[in-house]
Amino acid sequence: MERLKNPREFSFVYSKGTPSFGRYVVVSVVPTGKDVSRVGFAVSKKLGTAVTRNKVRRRLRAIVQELRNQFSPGYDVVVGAKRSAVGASFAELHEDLRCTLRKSRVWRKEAADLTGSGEEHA
RNA sequence: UGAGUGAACCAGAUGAUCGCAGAGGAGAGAUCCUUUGAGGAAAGUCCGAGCUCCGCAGGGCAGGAUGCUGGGUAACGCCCAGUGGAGGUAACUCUAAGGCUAGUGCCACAGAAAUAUACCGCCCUGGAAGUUUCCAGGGUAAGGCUGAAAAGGUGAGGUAAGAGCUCACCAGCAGUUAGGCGACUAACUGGCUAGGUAAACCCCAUCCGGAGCAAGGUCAAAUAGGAAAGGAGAGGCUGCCCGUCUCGCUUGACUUUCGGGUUGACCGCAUGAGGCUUUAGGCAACUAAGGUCCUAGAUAGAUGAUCAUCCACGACAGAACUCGGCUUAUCGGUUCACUCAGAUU
RNA sequence: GCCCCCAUCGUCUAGCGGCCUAGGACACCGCCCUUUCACGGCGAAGGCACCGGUUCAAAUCCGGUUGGGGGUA
Repeated sequence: MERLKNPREFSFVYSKGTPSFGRYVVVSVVPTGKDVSRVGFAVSKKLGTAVTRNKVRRRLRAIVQELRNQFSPGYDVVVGAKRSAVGASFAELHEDLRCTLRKSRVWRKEAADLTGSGEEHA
């Protein structure tokens, strides 16, 4: 999966994108019209020391790797962690990020129908 | 057995599945295989260096740092061994510990007085009043309610009153001798007194140029019209001044050439004052010689998720140019040496 | 990553080692004034980031932590 790398791309997503709020994460999405979607992670220094920040970011990366097929192409996404994400377990983070992504436009509807289980819980 | 002191070490382990980063290999390619992958503090950025650039940099002033002695080290504010002082029954721990006898400043309140003159007081002589007062001259520093601190302390002699004025003990100073490389220690002798503060200015001794890998260097792309090299002459120097050399920098008539800012990639960048071990020297820190090993290297920044078993039930915490230290955080565990108390033999 | 700076009532700030049990302004609270509110007057409460050291004495001087802020492509 492509990553957002430049600080200018981050500020572009923050200013133009539409945010969706979850319990532990904030997801900002902006359409780009390209062939692939790109994801960036934002973990603030307010969350704690380098160890906790690394842990949160790695868990978010692992979850996005699992949900890679659910992303429709042509979007730039920034996943930001809230301060409550420090105490959350991996399963809680997984569920919250999945629900927050479903509220945004990047979620691929037919893929969700393919798995079938996500719609039932919502 | 209990209580304690010091030093060294470990920092969950094993297996399976899906993923991440570097290196090597195979393949036309997609991709696959092998291997490696955070710490004792990686932290704080408090010191010291390597490395790079600033004109390789001489002298002085200013500024800063260190401060018992000897040694170790590339260097240090670090380490080791000792000295003095403080604490502890002890093992042992702590210690910015040069100089107020170079000079200056300060010592609030209180107190007669805060560094030393005076005042109250005590005593002697003379005079006046006339029975305890005053004045003048002189001798004193024992006493004066305070304060953190009051011209060494205690006791005895001595005196008109007193005083290191004299004596004994203690404290402190200077000198001599002996021991030690030295800090210093011990003994003897002497003169009798020197308040505290240098983490106040300062003096003395030693050391220090500045900036920092976002240092610095190489290449490519597109864009815009300037940029670079040589160069008579002039100017100027990284806190300040002076001197010297060279033309490194700025301006610059003129000549020649294509380069500069931004963005990106690469180098710097993982073999180093390296680790482990043996022998030798040294009380030790450490050093020398031999053998052996290669052990993270990213650039939005690599270690995550799930399951199983075991136990002590997992703390503090994540490399970003690299080392040597210091400081701070830390669930617990192991080993060694030593001290004290109790019991038994 | 690197290099710096700062910390005083709720806020903004003064403060020669001793006059400091830390001063001022705004805010908060109580009382007075007013028919009531505002304005005004009086009063009270509320602080030297933390831990050690030097000194007779520390907000101040010296170390170390903690928490903020800034610069740098």
